[in-house]
Amino acid sequence: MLDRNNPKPLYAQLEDLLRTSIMNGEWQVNHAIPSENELSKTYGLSRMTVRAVITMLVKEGLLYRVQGKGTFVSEPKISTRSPAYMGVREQLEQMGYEIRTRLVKFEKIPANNNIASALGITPGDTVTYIERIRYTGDQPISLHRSYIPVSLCPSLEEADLEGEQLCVIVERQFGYKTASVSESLESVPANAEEAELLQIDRGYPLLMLEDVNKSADGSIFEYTKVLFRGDKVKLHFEYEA
Amino acid sequence: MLDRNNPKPLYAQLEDLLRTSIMNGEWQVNHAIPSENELSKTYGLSRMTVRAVITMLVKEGLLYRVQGKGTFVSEPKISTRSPAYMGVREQLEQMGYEIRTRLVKFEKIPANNNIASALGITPGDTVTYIERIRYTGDQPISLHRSYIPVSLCPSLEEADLEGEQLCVIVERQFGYKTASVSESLESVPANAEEAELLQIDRGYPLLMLEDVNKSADGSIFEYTKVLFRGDKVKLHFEYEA
DNA sequence: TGCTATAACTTATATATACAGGTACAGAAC
DNA sequence: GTTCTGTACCTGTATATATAAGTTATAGCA
Repeated sequence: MLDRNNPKPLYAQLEDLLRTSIMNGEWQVNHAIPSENELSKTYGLSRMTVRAVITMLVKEGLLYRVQGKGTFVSEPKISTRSPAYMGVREQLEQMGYEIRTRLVKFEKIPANNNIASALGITPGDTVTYIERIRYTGDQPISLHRSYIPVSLCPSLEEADLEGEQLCVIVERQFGYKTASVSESLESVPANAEEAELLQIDRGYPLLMLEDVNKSADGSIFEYTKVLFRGDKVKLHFEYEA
Repeated sequence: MLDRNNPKPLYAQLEDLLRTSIMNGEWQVNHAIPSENELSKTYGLSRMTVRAVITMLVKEGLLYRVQGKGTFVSEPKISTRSPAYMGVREQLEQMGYEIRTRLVKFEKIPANNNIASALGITPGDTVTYIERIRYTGDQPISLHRSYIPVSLCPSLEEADLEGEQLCVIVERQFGYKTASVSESLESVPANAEEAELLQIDRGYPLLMLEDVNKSADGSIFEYTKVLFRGDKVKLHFEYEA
């Protein structure tokens, strides 16, 4: 259940519990979940804490409240993968059937004009360049090229870049959390280097996704170009008009 | 200030006050707003109530918190073109610098498996097939292939398909208005026919956008495949995390 | 000068409590 | 039978309080 010695705050632990209960279908759609008082008794928390957790899940759209009646499980969203809530990159990472990452390059380089303009820095400023390839099985599906300003993340560690998401590492080490994303998509032919890395022919269609991540204070802390093999990847969007 | 006799709850009143303070620029971007304790003193509310209000504004992205330092005003949001509010097609049509449309085909055909499954009808059912090419100047940029079930739009007129948007015509004639959209994007090589129509080489990268439009009552009234020339088109998204 | 300890602030987490307002239902009153 | 009323339970609003943890400036010591 809940572990008060766990450094993870109780509300976050409860959030996970409720979230999995919803996801696993333990609580039926449009049926009431246990009341705030019941939950607070069950888990030994105050009602306020329970309520705070439920409020978060309500904001996310997983639950809805009806005064005097209770709290209910929402209809499953059409779009869990709505781009309004998740970057295209996260979307793809969730699709993942046993996705494996290989780190190809990790180095500090001076930013060229293109990179500098994307990151809002001066050309020549040092950035950390990270190149990775994603595989499903032994087939490469995408090539990731990330640029992170050294001025914002000076001592970025190479460790775990194959096992952890870059944004997770950046948030943990430097506190930068994505508040807004600017993405662009286009179709480009593979050049020689890309073709070799992705094991396809030169000129083959790639889906290029550019991703600029901003934190709440407006700092641009990551610029990533992802090249997807056109034959392997299809992006999907769902939204209301 | 706050009116305790107002039926509007105090937290909602405070929310409005803070929101206008942010919007009017009374608090500068990336500067700290008064601390939770200050606000609670100023407005005669408990810190918890103030905190609840700030939490909402943080969730909305208007403010961000830094533990130990304070609560700050976020950079103003950029996203007008959030895909949550506008389909990719509309987005591209807005980009338009003197876009011209040429109608290539307009005919009734039986739906194949692919089309039928996208439209939720039976293979063999008749659909209206519309093929158009978009140009900027005399350069083709995209090839549009639309399928509309005859069962929903029996007497669709050919008129004005070069001058008006298809969805506008469908809404006027049959009352179907897009309530939700399902879109997918991938990168594909041009086949011989597409290459000729778009005046490019065979195998050249195209950005394929598939668009399924649903009305509020759940009717799928349009399925469109758009092929964009990879060298001419770049899609852009902006959104909050 | 340079370092550390500390005080004073901030947000983060968690509890206990109170009452208001809406819903549902059983049972009394009509 | 129908309507009213009370009760029990739900979420909604609001307060007071306590402790933890992160940040910053400063006073004071080496």
